[in-house]
Amino acid sequence: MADNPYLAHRKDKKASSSSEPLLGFLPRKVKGEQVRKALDHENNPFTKKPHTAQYRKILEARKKLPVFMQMDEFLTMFSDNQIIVMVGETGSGKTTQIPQFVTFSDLPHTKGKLVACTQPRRVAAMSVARRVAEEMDVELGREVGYSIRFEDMTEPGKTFLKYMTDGMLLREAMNDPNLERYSTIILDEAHERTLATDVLMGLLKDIAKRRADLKIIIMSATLDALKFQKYFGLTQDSAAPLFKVPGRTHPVEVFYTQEPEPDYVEAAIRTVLMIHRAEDPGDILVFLTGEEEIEDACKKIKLEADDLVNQDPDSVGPLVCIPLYSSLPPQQQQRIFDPAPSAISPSGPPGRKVVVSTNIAETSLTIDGIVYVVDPGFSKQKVYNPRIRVESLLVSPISKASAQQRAGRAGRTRPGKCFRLYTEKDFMGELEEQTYPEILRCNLSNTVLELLKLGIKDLVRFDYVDAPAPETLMRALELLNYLAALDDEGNITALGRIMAEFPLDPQLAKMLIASPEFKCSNEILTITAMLSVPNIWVRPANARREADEAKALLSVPDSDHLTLLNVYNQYYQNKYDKNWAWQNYVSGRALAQAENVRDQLQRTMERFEIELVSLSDEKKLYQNVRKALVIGFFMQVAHKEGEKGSYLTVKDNQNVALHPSCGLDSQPEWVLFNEFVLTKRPYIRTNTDVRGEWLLELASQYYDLSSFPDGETKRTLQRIAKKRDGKAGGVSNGGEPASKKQRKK
DNA sequence: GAGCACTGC
Repeated sequence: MADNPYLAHRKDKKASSSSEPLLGFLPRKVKGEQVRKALDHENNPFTKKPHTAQYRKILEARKKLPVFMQMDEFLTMFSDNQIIVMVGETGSGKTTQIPQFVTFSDLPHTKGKLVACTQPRRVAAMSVARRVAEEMDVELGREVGYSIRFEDMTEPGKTFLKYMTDGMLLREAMNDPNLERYSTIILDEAHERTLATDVLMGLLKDIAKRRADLKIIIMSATLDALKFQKYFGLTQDSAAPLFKVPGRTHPVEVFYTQEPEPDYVEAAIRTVLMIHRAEDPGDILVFLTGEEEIEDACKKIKLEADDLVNQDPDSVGPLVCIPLYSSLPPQQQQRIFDPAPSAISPSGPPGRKVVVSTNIAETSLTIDGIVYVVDPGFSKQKVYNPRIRVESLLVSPISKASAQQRAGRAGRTRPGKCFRLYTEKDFMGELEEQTYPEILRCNLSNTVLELLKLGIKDLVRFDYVDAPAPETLMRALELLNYLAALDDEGNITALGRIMAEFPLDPQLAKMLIASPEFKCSNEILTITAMLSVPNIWVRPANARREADEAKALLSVPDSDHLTLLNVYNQYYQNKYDKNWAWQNYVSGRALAQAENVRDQLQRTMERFEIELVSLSDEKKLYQNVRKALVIGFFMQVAHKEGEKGSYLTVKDNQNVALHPSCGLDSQPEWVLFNEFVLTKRPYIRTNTDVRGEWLLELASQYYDLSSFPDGETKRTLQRIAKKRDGKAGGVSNGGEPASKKQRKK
């Protein structure tokens, strides 16, 4: 080694210059001047290697970021406080720079700790980590890494700056309730108020009291900072300090309509065509609420734009209209990055690109070159009704914050315009300031189990940023108690602790853990994975009949759940072939995801020594799968009332119908469902024929008939119970009566 | 005879 002239040279250099770049750095007492000197140093302070030319080039650009100018102010605040709230608008560079500043001050590598920065989305965690590794002149996955589900790009003992999804940090907290590995935790995009961010905020506030050495930074883009400041204040009257950085975007001029628009889709189409005729070149982004609306609008825009071009080719250029929503295959999503069409003739008017998108373009996807935004002011939002335990999507007015975010999409490359299809008066007076946080809008059974596993005992009095409705918490506790994840005092049970380790809804976790008792854990594992990914059925508008025929061939007559198992098994037998998927009108992407989820769940099962077994008798196996479903989903059963395909959910007495996508070839008396969806009517989706006696036998606590409301369901169950009790030796699980087997179509 | 805002583990 000593013969290496390069090393010798470096050694000499080191001796002659200021030697160690971090010399004199006192953890958490570091000054801006010191950091700037270290950044300009010849050697990388963390790898000791000389900085590359690329590093210097990037550094020069970083120095121009707004946040860079305020490094001294930030470092002083970081030294003096345990918790900081930071507001940085788009383009401030907060996500890439602040974690680096923190690293230089905190020096986590000297104490075997890490700095974490959370993101609500996986792509963001990955791409920001990659960028920061470049900026710090290190290899991604070494000093700087990321951690997301299915991919841990970090090196234990080496990585000291880690970007991760908020959900991933929450998972870690379940087995390390003080998050001891971290010296500083940065929650980015806190204004988005994802479920995981909200839970983490509550958790971190609590941990901060126990761990004086832990520093916390809450980063947010909008002006709801005061709420966070107050929440994280040390006492009732004090607030956490605010660090504020201006953004760097172009101005966006906002226009409102004079009168409210009765039909926002029609108004949006009209506005797009108006822009196309009258405004300077530049692409348009239109926000609508869902797939159908978007596809429909795209067709109409295309038709009308073609008309305009035909009428007046000298003044109207060509226009392409591109739909954008999450269920679109990635290849088609990529089309939004295609350049606008060129002019028809060299001297003709230039072309224009229009992207018609859901909210996905508000946060998740950024399209450069957008100059005009058309904002009708609506989006689909999840709402939860705890009374009937149903989550549904409702087209609702957006918040002011959301409208601001949408407008900002027009100013990324140059000054832009935003056309709001509502009045200024409505904007000022009718729109909420912020979008309702997710924790107030959804079923919390998963979250409640997580909180209990995290050691929070009193869920009602837990210090939430926004407390969920007590009824929502009660519903969650009730479900968890029926599933035996909680005892009657509300304490988490041993079973509940294992359930919480699975990245699944409690019903699925319970079913999976219990499945070895029914000797079908291989099958339940597959079904659980299939239920954890988006819809696997592909039904192109131009091949509906073919798709339905293909689905019929894959269907198992008495269970949609078994159909999912069948699809996965055939996919497996065809060696995970995407072509097989394509030919059978199932989504190869969803199947590949299911495969991934299945592997992850299997590893968790192995960790808890949950056996993977299958009965060899196929008929018995399938029956046992249907019984195992009852172990998790006994609260999601409907009973047929009358002959018209009308069902009533047990106990809740909601009128429901089998969803049209249901593959059952009859209308069984008892149906277990995976999902209750409220669209044009209440439907139950992904259904399995089950038997009344199984309910009484396998879920006797819930099917305690004294707790049942009067009605046909109760009377039927009473008859079954009577028959059962009349028999010597109790329940028979033997063959079904022949009459029930008769199918009608 | 209909859907699928968007994320995340």
